[in-house]
Amino acid sequence: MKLEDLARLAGVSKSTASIILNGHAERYRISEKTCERVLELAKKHHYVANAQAAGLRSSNSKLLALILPDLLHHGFAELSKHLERLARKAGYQLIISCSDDETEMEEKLVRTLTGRKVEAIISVSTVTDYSVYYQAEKRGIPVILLDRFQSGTKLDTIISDDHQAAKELTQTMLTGRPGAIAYFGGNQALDNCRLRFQGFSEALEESGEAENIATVHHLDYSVEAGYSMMKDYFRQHQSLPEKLFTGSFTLMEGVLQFTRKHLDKMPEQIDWATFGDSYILDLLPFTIHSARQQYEEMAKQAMESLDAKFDKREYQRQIVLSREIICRRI
Amino acid sequence: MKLEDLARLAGVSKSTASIILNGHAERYRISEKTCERVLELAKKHHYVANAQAAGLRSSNSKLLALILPDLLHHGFAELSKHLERLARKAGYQLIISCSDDETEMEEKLVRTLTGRKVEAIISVSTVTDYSVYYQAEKRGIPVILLDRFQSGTKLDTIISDDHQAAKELTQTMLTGRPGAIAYFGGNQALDNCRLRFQGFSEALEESGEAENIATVHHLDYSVEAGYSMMKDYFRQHQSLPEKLFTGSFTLMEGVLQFTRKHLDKMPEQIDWATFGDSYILDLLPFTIHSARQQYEEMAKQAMESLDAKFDKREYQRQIVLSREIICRRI
DNA sequence: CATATTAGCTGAACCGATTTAGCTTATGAA
DNA sequence: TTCATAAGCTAAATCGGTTCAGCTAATATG
Repeated sequence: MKLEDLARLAGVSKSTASIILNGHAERYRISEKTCERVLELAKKHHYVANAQAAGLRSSNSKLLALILPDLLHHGFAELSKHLERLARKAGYQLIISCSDDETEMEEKLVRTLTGRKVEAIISVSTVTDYSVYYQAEKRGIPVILLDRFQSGTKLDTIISDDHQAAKELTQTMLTGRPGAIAYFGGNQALDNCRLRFQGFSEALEESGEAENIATVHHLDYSVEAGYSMMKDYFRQHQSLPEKLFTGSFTLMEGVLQFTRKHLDKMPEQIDWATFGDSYILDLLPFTIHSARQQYEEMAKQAMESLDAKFDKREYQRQIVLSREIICRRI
Repeated sequence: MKLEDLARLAGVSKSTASIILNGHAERYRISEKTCERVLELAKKHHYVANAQAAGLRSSNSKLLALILPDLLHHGFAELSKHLERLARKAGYQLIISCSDDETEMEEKLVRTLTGRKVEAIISVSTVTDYSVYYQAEKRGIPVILLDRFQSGTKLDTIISDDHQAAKELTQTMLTGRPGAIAYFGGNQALDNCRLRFQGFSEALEESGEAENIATVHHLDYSVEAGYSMMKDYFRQHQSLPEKLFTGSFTLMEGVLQFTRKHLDKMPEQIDWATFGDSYILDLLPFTIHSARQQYEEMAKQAMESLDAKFDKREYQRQIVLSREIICRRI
């Protein structure tokens, strides 16, 4: 059923019907009677406006786009959930697309989404060259980068404070009794890896426990790296460290794989701190503290940035959120 | 940049430009030269067609919709990931919306999505009355229900075989050495809960170990229920069962919360079987078998059902997938 | 009674593409 | 030379709404 059919049934013009259905009746002085008649018929026939036609004419789409490297990552799923909810409450739908961490795919997605006239693109981006995003902004589509970005970008960004979080996380880990400390981190060429290590080091120096460092190991943020770093440590020391800092959730998984395979049980007195979080850490039978991104807050800020952009209130928002430190000492 | 501008620049008509950009040049005998000129200019100016306009005219949208109760659920996130990828490879984008398990929200979503002219709705549905989905189908939008549905529906469905999976999962659990068996399940008024228990019972009877059942407890599939059922068991027996069957992942979580709080360590010789799966189970320091839905296969079948519907090849597809049983004996 | 104002509604343009019948011009055949 | 055919392209209708200037009839005002 099209607007025209509905209008005919109600004995009014397309214009009148449209005006009523969009709630502009007052402004156009449409009489109560006519309104009721139209609305009732619309309900009766389950009339729903064609969003393509409406959007084309009034140049909106009520669509937002979210680009993620991978929807399966627990954190990104959480982010999606919150963004979707906020979008929905605000009358938008969310197109979620994955780049699979591939630059070309991401660029293709941005172009396609631009053509779809999404009203904003929110992206956990993998690219190093933002020109495709600048293109989008030039065409009037606001862009917000979450979680990561190349320094110097002119786009809106929202990230979490790695340095501060690493420091606090380390401090939490140190509140237990002293002992050998191991640090397993990622590629030091990357900003976030470096920041995490800096935070860790700072906390150690300030606490005066720097001499307890047994190992500092930088590899990369893969499960395999975690496994191999723990293997090395074990070969060297014939035991686990009393305190362990893993720079990512994946590293933690690697370490767990190793201990599951080679250890009878995890020592309960271990103080383990890791970046990345999951409710599952609450269930592990030993102490593991974590630093989690505040994805809900991130989603909220993203929507606020959008509001600001829609109203052209602010030129650029660069937001740094804190991470939540979760202390799980048993 | 609109098609018209591009056409003007290239010195051709809108029609010609459109024909070329859509790859119909051959059919319309547009010369090589003209094609090249148009395509080059399009690339140079990063021309992207307005999908609303194109879709309106040619009545397509290249949009698929996915409705989920909750995006955070690990299984649904996995399903989304696979569906998104398949959709993307087939030239579609995916609108993901959550119903938050609320009937009204789900119905509202279906209506909105209908108006958006999505080309299909794939739904993990919470409603008991499918009329809003039937409405959608009447308007030419195919619907596929995943994971759950009320019996008697005329919609396409894809689910997993709970009965068979429970049976196999129980058999896996029984391969260890005999001992006290506990079953923690959900509300027996629900089909899936009943089916799981039936499968469990059948396996026990066939194996002749039915007399080892220490407890059968039906409550509901909540974390709290898991906690409380294990608490009861522990109070009664002062120990854990040798074999434990939990009917859902959430129940498993509840049990883990209890053991983490009240037990020194999880006995390694426990044979635990649970519905629901996560990579995290690979990391737990004891044996926990699981039955996981084949979400990737589910996504694949869903897309195939869509193909069939688009071609009007089949009237109705009702698919039952097996669950994958993962044996994790340490 | 004439004119101004208001209430209530509508016609027609428009959004930006796709689609198809058909118009030129060039080429070939008779 | 003349007509048929083919090559290459375009004009105009169309999709289904929104938007706004403006029309008509009714009421108010002087």
